[in-house]
Order: sequence, then C-alpha cells, then structure tokens
Amino acid sequence: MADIDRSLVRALPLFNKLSDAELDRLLASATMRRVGMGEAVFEQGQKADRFFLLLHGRLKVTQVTADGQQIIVRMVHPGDIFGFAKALQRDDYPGTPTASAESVVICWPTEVWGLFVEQNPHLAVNAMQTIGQRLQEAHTRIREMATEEVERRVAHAVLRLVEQAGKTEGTGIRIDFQISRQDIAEMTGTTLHTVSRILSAWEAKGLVEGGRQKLLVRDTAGLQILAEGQAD
Amino acid sequence: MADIDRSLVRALPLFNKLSDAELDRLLASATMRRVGMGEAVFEQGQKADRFFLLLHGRLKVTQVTADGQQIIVRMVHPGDIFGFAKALQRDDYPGTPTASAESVVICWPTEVWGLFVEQNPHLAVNAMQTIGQRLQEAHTRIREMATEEVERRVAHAVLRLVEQAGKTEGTGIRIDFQISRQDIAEMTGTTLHTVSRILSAWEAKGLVEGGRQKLLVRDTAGLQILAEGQAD
DNA sequence: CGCATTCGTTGCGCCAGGACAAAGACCCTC
DNA sequence: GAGGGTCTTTGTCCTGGCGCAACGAATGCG
Repeated sequence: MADIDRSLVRALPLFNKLSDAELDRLLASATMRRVGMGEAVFEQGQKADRFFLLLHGRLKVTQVTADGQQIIVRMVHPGDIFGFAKALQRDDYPGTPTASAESVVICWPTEVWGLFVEQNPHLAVNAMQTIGQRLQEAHTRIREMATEEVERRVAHAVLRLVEQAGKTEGTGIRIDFQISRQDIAEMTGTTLHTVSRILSAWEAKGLVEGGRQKLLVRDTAGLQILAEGQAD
Repeated sequence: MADIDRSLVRALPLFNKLSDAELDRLLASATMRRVGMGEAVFEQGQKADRFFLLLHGRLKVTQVTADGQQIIVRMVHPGDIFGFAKALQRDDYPGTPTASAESVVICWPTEVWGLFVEQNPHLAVNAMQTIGQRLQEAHTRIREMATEEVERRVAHAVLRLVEQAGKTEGTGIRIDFQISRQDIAEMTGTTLHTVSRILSAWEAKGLVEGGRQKLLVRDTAGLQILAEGQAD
C-alpha cells in the first residue's frame, strides 16, 4: 500500500498542535483504504469500531428513516474526519458514508483515539471545535428548513457546494463530484421533481448549467441574491 | 449571594472526572445569577466572553433570521451548559437564551475554560461528548423536518418536552415551564395557527389538555403512535 | 450496436398547511 | 373590576410544492 501523504495530514487544523513525532506515531497505527464510486465505507447501524479521515474524494453521509426515506446528513470533504460516533458515546454509526467520487480514507481503531487524547489534550480541544463547527452547520440547516422556502434552500445548498467543492472551469464553477438531482433533494428536504424544476428554471435564467450528475454554476452572485433576498 | 449547590454540579456528567478539589477551584471562579421570566441571559451577536451552566429553571435559545423570523434552536434544561460559543472558536453568541421559567445560572469567563482544560484533559473529552450529543439531536431534528409532516413533528417535539421537562401530575404529565403555541411552532418550523389546530384536535381525542402557556399530556403512548407510525 | 437501466424533464391535479382575519379567553395592572 | 395586552381558537381562502405519470436522454453492458 502506498504511503500516506503526511503533508496533507499535517496541514489539518485538527492536528495542528501535534509534534511531527506524535503525528508519525498516530499515522503508524492508521490504515489506508480506497473507496470506489458508490461504495460505502461502513453501514448505518454497524458497530462503531473505527474512526476515519478522508484524504481524497468526496463522501455523502446518508441516513435512512424507519419508513425508508433517505436524507443526506452532510458531505465529507478531503481533510474532514467522520465516523467518530464512538467518541460521542455511541456504539453504532448513525449514518452511511458513500463515495460520490473515487476516494481514499485512512482509519484508526477507536481505542487509539482514547489513548491519544490522554497524551494530547490539545487534540480533544481541537476535536471539540471540529464537532462544534458541525453543530453550527446543523443549526444553520435547521434554521433554513424552518424558515425558508424550497428555492432558497436549494440556492443555499448549491452555494455551499460551490464553496466546499467548487472548481473553476471555463464558463463557471463546477461542483467537483457526481451529484444528482436526487442528492440535492435529499440535502434540502424536498423531492427530485421539485429540484429538477428549480434547476431548469435557473438554467433558463442563465444561473446554472445542468447535466447528468453534473452541475456548473455560472452566476454565483445571482444565486446569492436568490438565497438571501426576497428578490425575484 | 447564596452558595452554589455543589452536589448538583457534582452530579453532572461533564464534571464527573474532576476531583472535589478541582471542582471547588472551578466553582470558586464562577458567578451566580438569577434570571427572571422572559429575561435574556445574553443577546444574539453579543461578544462571547463567558460560558454558562443552568442550575435551575428553563431557557429557550432563539435565533432571529435576517428577515426577522424567529426559531427556537433548543431548550436548555437544568445541568446543561450553554453559551460555549467561544470554545467553538466563535467570537459572538449565535443565539439568545431567554428564561421560560425563573432560572438560576452560573457562569465563568471564557479564559477559565482554556486554563482548566489544560489541566483536565477529561473535561475536554466530556465537553466533546456533550457537544456531540447536541449534534446528534440536531441531526435528528433535521431528519424530522426533512421527512415528516407537521403533526408528526409536533408530536415528536412534545414527547421530547415530556422527557426533558415532564412532571407527573394527577391526570397526566405536565410540561414544567411556560410554553406557548408560538414556542411549539418555532420548535417545529410551522405556524402558531397550525399548532393550535393540531393541539385542539388532540385535545378532542383526549391525548392532551391545553391551556394558556400550559400543556398537559394525558396519553403519551397515543402521541408516540402519532409520532412514529402512519397511524391515525 | 441494441438493450436495459438510471437519470432528468415536464404536465397536471390535489392537498397540507400557510396567510389573513376576527373573535374569544385569560391575565395583569391600575 | 374595568381596560388593555397577550395568547388562543377557529373560519376561510389560497398556493407552494408533492404525488403521480409519462416521456426523453444519457450511460453502461453484453
């Protein structure tokens, strides 16, 4: 197996207080794994015995409700940790992370975390901040779902994707992984049909350019207006 | 000012790894404060220079959106910490905690937190778990808002209140603080009117008993069925 | 290259629940 | 105990967006 790219891990805020030696020790106990498109890293409900870090690629974390509906809880971007259920006193994983692009993850047995935090209080503080960040994102989403109409929610979701996974390309900004209308629907709490309609309308206005599993944003500012204002 | 009830603080999971001496030191730097009904502990947007612990009473944490709509982000129950924005690298408070009952809080300057965590790694781990708990609650709520209809969401919200603030009373379980239909609406992302209608219907079925700023649940199991199933 | 599968688009009807409105019910204050 | 403020209930209307359905387009596979 290829070596893990240390400089990439080094740069993560989560590990910014670790010495090189400590980081090496941490990496020594890590395992690397490739995850192909559409493949799941682990399954919802499975016993949580590892925690993960995404090196390359994208994952979407889904939850399935009792009555079979699916939602996307969040996207995982390179450098994000995920599957830290055990650190939050859960025994099983609450969701399923699935690759939306060819991905590479590294993982540790959960015990390693406990041992490591003992010796590195900073790590716990950083982890808390990371999780805190997630909490704030979650609250933002709750606020949006409670107060905004579908079109604005979709606009916000797309803008977020642009920020986190935007890749400048000739005529605009490409979302850098395969994303279907269904995915966007599951991120915004609506239906595939409605998303399709909204995107079609946006395409007519020249805001975006669609495509199968693709999305190219041409007018970020225009979307911003839709997301914020009452404008039309 | 009256003394802080040590046994109450002692019992909190957050502090369960601290020695009595450490706890005393922590309490020594704390300030106590009474908060009357409807009074805010701090305001959204204010500089985050303290963090808090609720000893007695109830707080509702609200956020106001740019266009003036309000939502209730969460309820704070005795023993919960709140206002820990600074620990999550925010400089201001993202919401406003307002007393829904006569309350007593204690607070520390944010610097104390940093100092204390240095010396007590366990505290950071516990704090992480506490915040992780919040994150999971937030995800649950996102899932509900995305997939469930209003009546089910209200049922879930009420059941949660029963769990966290239920007080057995002759004919059922009382929600132990002042709560208006408006509040429930802001917790579930709907309108006061819809909540009123739903509660009226439930009252007709004998599930609950209403009243001004009051709510008494008579049939928890019945609500559970509404919350879970497709039942009618 | 043809077939199957998955993904996207679009039209139409319908209804949950929001907007608006107005009238009680309760509480507090003076 | 009268009056004003807040909270609640209930009615009516209206619409955003969901469900259903059918078709079209792109991709992958044998």
